Amino acid sequence: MPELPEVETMVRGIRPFVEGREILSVGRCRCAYRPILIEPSAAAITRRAKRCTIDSVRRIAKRVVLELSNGDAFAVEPRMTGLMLVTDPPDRTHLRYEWKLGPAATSRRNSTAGMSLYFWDRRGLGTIRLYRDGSIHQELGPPKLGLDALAVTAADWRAACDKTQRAIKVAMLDQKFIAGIGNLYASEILHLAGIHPESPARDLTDDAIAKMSAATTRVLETAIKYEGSTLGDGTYRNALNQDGGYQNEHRVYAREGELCPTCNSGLVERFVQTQRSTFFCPTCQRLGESCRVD
DNA sequence: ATTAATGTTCAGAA
DNA sequence: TTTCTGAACATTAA
Repeated sequence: MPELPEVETMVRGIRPFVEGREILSVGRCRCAYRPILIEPSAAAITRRAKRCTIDSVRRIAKRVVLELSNGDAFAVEPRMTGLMLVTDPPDRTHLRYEWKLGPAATSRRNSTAGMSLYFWDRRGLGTIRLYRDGSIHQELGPPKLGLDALAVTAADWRAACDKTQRAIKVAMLDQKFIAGIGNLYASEILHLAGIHPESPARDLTDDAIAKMSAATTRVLETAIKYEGSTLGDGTYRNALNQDGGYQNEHRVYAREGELCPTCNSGLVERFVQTQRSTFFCPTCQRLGESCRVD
């Protein structure tokens, strides 16, 4: 399920293929299922995007952004099962959207031939939006979205935590709190930082926050290096439809009952917080230990 | 053959 | 105001 590392992997994967190419046409695909949410209308998007060049590909939180030469920008939100692919998709029935691109202007990969960029989404919860004329920066920036998890300092974490008394794991999933962390990486980060997921955010000590800040950077950057997590039942894959490798490095996520790799004594436990699975080690992550008492 | 579980975001309720 | 719940969806495991 695409969180920050998976989306970053998508961005890095498609970038060398699509940057600098002209958009010949765009549109939804013939698909066996209900169309995904596309705004504004598919026709309006086609009208504006056709014959633009894709100037750059970047990531905003959990969205893949294609910046166009006319100032507009596509924002693709994969949600649960969406993939951005530069190879043939796994099937046509879940193929939702296609960008047909012309030959590359420079001596990049596949420079002489045209190609397609695809959005493939099994469950169909993903969205595609076209933001006009630079408006993406207002729509997908503070205060509508928190600071990016790879750009925050310990001081930013402190400021965010001081604003809420929610459990830290719950707050981390709020994209207005810090942007980019999802259910899987929240458990991994808190385990590496030695913080109990139910610790009230506001009560965390400065020391705990420093650890959490460092753990966030380490977990997310390592996950990017491994090209994200492909779970057993998940469908996440990179731009070439290949599996990621970080699932083999998970310390607690989906490892209920296994021996904790940090302390080698606790057994990983699972419980539910606001309807989502949380995994943690009761020995390394003790409630109260990372909290201020006063 | 149903049913639960999966995780992201948003609208709406508490 | 802040926090939480249910719905959207397809697929698989139980």
